[in-house]
Amino acid sequence: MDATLQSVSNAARLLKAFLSREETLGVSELARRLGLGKSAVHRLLTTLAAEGLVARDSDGGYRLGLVVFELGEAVRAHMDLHGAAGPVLVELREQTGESSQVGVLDDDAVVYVDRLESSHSLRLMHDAGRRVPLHCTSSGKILLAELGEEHLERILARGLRAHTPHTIVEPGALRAELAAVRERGWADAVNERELGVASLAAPVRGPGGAVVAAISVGAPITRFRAIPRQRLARCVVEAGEAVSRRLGWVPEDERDRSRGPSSGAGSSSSTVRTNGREAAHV
Amino acid sequence: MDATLQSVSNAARLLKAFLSREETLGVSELARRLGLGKSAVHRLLTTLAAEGLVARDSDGGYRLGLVVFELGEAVRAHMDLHGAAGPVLVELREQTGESSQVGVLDDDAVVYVDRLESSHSLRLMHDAGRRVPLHCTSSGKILLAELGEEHLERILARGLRAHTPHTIVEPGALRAELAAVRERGWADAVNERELGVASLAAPVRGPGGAVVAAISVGAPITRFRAIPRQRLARCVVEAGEAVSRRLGWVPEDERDRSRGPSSGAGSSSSTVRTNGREAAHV
DNA sequence: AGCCTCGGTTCCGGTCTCCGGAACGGTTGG
DNA sequence: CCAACCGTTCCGGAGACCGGAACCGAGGCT
Repeated sequence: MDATLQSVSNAARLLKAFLSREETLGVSELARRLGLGKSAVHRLLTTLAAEGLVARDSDGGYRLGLVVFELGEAVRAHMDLHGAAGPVLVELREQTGESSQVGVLDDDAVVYVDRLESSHSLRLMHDAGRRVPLHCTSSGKILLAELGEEHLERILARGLRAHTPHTIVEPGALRAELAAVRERGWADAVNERELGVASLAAPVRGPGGAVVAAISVGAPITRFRAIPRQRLARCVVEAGEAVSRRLGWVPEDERDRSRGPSSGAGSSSSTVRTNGREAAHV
Repeated sequence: MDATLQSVSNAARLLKAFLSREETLGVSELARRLGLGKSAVHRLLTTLAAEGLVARDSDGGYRLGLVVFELGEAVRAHMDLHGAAGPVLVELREQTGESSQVGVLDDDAVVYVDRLESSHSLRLMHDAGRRVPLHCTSSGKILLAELGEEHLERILARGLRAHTPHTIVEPGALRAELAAVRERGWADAVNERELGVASLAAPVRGPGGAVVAAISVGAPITRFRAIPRQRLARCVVEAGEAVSRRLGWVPEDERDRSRGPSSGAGSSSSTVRTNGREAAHV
């Protein structure tokens, strides 16, 4: 059942060690983190290097190789969501002046598939591809709110880590919060993942009406408080609906006649390509 | 010496099978392409799926997982080149109206790390992360021209595949072409990789003065011919110098006094982060 | 200078992993 | 209704793969 290849699993964990965004890692450091012998790590690295998945750095360390970049771009190429969200994110940042992003559910986290940095941002960093928890982010709450009971149960069973004193850690409290989120159609999170940052998110729906992603705006609390909550919520919700429409979703208003050609560059497929392990729920 | 882990190598080749840009692949199909048994492929897939590197599609096939996307973004985050080239690519496309891209050398190919589609383009496709041959593209010629003799020899030894009747396949002819490229500071390729498309490229230099990438403009031949060759070459060469400067390169004109702070957002590191297996040549 | 530490690389033996082949349901299409 | 193809599971034997230890080179501290 869990027939899993040990060395392949080790290789995958090795690659994921670079998700810490460290530029290079050495053999001993990796051996320590993976709990493997140096020789095993060395073999893994030489094998992966031969395939181009890692590359040696000039200083003797190892880094991710360009093939990994290629593979990442191959994933992006199949994400309808990415194409649909781009222009909407630009608009959303213009309206709010803050960072905006789109995230999908993957396993027990939300992964930002696209992101635009705030105009206030000191330095523009390519921050897409980040993975953040579900229970303490606005995007995560949106995705959790539409999850099936059994899946939610699984998440709760793993425990809710308290990232700050304001993180919701009580399963009951989280359920109540999710019910409220479902009710009002948007979610927020203030000080829950990191002190000083806040965000507000709304759902993105695929053609079938299922929630396939969340779109959100995040900012330092001081600037976040400066925007009237209702106005911000309307902006984000409308942005979510805009992305949904570009994905081929039709709102409940036109459920009668044959549909005219819809607006944007939406795909004609009936299932949304979100490419998530868990995003394909019905 | 070549101590390589078989199953890890198989896993890597499996992942790279998705570089064909097919959305999903099945067990049998992969087994056929990799020359492995179905059970072995199945085991590889379940292992990779457990790590999030692949995900099951709703129709039973497998696709790349979001972790791959995350890893790709982690690579991009460390590419100074990406940040430095962005604005220059925008400008270059404005000047020429055609697709422009930046590529680096990896093994025996050039990988486009960033790309802007022509404004004429019918559909905007995310085409970054593509890998193209060296000997029949303008970018490839730029990178080949600065290569050490022994590395060039290795490339030639693998043989030059004729993608079209116009592809340069004679080692001698290629050497002459590369000498001409070095001489005039830019390269072009017309009908050499694919009939009907042409491109022109110029070098991008790191702080040390070594060529670390190539910047190029490509277009259908009819539109390509409409632009005066000298004007196009100047545009591309100047774009290459602009990127180089943003990377911290200082042209030969100020080699005397202590340098004032340079223009853009260039890194202060003395070695360029191109993240290529072969790009770190001295 | 000399020693000591820490990094990457290599070698080796024993265990358990991992591959191929074959059989098993489910589904599609003829 | 059978045939073909898919994904999945099971099994046995060959050999791959892990850990430990030794080797080497580079800094750094006394």
